[in-house]
Amino acid sequence: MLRYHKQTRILVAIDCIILGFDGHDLKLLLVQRGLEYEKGKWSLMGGFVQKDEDFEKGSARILKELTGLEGVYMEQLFAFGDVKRDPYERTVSVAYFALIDIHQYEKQLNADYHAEWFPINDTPRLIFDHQEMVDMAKEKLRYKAAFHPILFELLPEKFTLPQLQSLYEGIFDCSFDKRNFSRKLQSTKLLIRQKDKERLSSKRGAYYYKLDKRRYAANFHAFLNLIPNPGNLK
Amino acid sequence: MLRYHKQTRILVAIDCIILGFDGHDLKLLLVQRGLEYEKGKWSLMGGFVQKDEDFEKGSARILKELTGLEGVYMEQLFAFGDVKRDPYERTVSVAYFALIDIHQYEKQLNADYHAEWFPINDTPRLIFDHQEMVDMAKEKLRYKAAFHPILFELLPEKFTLPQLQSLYEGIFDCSFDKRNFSRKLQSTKLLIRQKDKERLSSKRGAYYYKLDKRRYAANFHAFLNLIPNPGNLK
DNA sequence: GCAAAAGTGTTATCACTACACCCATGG
DNA sequence: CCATGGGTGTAGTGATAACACTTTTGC
Repeated sequence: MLRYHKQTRILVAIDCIILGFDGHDLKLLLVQRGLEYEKGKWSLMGGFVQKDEDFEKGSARILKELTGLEGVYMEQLFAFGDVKRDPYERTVSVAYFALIDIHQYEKQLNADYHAEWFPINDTPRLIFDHQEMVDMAKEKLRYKAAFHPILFELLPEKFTLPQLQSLYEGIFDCSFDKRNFSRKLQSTKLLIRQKDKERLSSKRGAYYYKLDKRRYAANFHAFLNLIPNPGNLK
Repeated sequence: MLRYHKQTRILVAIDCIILGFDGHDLKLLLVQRGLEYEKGKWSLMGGFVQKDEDFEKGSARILKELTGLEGVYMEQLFAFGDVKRDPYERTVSVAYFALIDIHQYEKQLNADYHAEWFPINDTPRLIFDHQEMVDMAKEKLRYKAAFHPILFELLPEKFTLPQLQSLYEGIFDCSFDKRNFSRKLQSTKLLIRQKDKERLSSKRGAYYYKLDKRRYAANFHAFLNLIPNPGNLK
């Protein structure tokens, strides 16, 4: 069914920037490439867009193939179209980023891929333009996280305020005043304090919180000033 | 040079959402389609990505073909990949939006295309998913304009504060207090008041302003709270 | 009892909003 | 001289940021 004549048809790939948070650092999930070219080198998890598959289906398939996870937060990042970005054959790539609860992942790893988590600021050399994709994802995540409560996607169901704060501090690479941070996050009304405490990382213990899922859904696109001095972003 | 075997190659198009401001309304430039299918129907200006062309080159080529303009602000909006979005043959489309000074355009229209400006909120029925693209562009423009001084791209070199304000009011579809607006915009230090005035739309005349290009370049990505109550955005 | 992390209140500053009057000019 | 749109200042309010001490408990 080639209806537009004399036009170039091009391979279309999807690459996934899969991010997780281990309680200390933001991590990136990479695989050792299995495709014929550049075999063994580190790359983002990716794949070609199939004949009957749109981008959402494709990105979900690719994520599931590697992690077994479904229903995860994913967002289109950018379409990369440089002519030589894949030196073997021209391929345009639509990059998606996914935010996952890293602990969920560990349970259902697909052993067919050699995959590994790397601290996002200390990754091995990546193939093609994948480093550019990662850099753009970091920037976009920062930008969004400054105004929207998106980082909860990286946390387990129950989490503590100190955990939440170190997540924000890791992403914005600076430290916040814990009183102001606590007040600001509580004022969103998105958090529900639990009765129990997390007692591994301190003697006194820190209260667990859960998301108020109703409010979270309603406020996902709302503007919340979540970090101090957002004017210093770029 | 087909190196990845058994993979589907797909047509890749670029569609341009070309926006201008005529002093009153935000306008969208549409063309009557010349391609074999859906001939005569209104659509965004678009074209296929060529063999040796990346997205930036392609979008610039398409914009220039229609308007004769170069060096215009363009930004990737989103990649659309629905399987059936083009019913004739599967085509993924990378949408770009361009902000142009509408008066420049009028001088160098390409008569080969039947092109016309429409108020962005009152467009004819568009082919394929082009309306979805337009809606997304409107939303993104609003979002960006609330924090970044992007709307100057739509204005001529010299403009007045009342003109600037009606641009913002058009885009955000509400009216602002002119004292607060003026103060806020002046506080960005991006404006340089000229000696002369625009005297067509009022007897007293309104001062012309120019952009301080140095500062503008430096602040293009900076955060400026340009509109009241940005929390009401989504 | 002490070290280590959690939790909590107050104050000063700044940014934002709401609001009303005078100015310049062409007719 | 008056109608039209342009330009400017102030005061009240709310949000933000800076800051230090007390609590808990495992060792």
